[in-house]
Amino acid sequence: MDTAEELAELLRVLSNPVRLKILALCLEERSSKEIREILGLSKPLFISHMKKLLNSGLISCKVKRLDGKAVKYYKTVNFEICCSTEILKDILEEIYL
Amino acid sequence: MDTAEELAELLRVLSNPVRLKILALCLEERSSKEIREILGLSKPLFISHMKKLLNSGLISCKVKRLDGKAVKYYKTVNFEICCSTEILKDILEEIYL
DNA sequence: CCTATGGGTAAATTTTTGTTTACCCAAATA
DNA sequence: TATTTGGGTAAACAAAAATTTACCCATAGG
Repeated sequence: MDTAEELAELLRVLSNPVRLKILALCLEERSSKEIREILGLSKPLFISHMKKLLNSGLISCKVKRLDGKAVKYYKTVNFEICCSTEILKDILEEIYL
Repeated sequence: MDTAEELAELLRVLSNPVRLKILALCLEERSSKEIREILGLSKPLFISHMKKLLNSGLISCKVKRLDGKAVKYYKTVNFEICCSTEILKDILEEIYL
């Protein structure tokens, strides 16, 4: 059961082109470096977007050791988030609770 | 066919609790006054949110004359906007175009 | 030791949203 | 005429997001 606030927050995470592209790239597991290079993102910017995706559970992270270095790999979780007139009915009830 | 930018823009319109509530209230046709009173919105704020909803085509507007005054009525359009791993495949192609 | 790479953070800045305040116009009505 | 009601705008302000700059730590390799 979604409140308007919860649904809005999830949609907000998805409502950014950079994050959508990160999610698309991570349909297959990818390293930070790959993602950053393909999308041309600075390190702090990449991390900031990634935090939002991780917090919302849309992406998962795995650490692998390569040459003694801890390298992070990301993979988009299987999801389907819909906003429809059907779902608005729940929000309507919430207004009158 | 959605680009990341187009999809993000539509999701951005939906990613606000006030706008979700307006959409929910307008599952049945309602006047500006009703909406504003129920949600406690100032006139300019209401108009600003409504512009975004109208521009994105999520809501429709009809003008009725009452006592010589032009009163606006809104109704949420039937819609279903999904963001899923399936849709991300289109965005992935876009990245490599 | 120095430099490169991988993973960070904190703070400042810019840009975008959301919201309020102060106005305007037209029509009805007391 | 004055006031109310419906619809509206422009500009200021506040708050949140996106982005950059400047740093930090650890490890590997020249």
